[in-house]
Amino acid sequence: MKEEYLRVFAAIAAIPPGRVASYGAIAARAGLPGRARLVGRLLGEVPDGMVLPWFRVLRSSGQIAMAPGSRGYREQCRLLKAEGVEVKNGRVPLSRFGLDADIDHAIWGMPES
DNA sequence: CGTATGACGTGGC
DNA sequence: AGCCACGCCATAC
Repeated sequence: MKEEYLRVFAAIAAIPPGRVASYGAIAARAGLPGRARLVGRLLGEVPDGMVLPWFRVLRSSGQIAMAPGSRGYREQCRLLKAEGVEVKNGRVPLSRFGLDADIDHAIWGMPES
């Protein structure tokens, strides 16, 4: 497993309950700006035994990335709602639940030292 | 070695 | 809101 991938998993694991983050934000936090696609790909092949709050990762628009109606989609909605995140038509209002730059700083720590 | 395909993002219209 | 073009890059064929 490449060290870069572990940083992606770590960034995902750091999303606090009741909040969500975009693929792009996760990639950036892992030191891989512009590589949101990699994050999406990795979520499709999480190592066995590794538990991650994958459901807290959304598109930059707040939309759930999985195909509407699919199993994962419904599961994601359920898990998010279960921890108090508002999901309407597969979309979450990032203005209230998303980690923006400032909050990232507070929760994830100093950007680059 | 090209081409296509994504749990993506941004900017333009 | 939508659509499109690009940029991105690991994998699969």
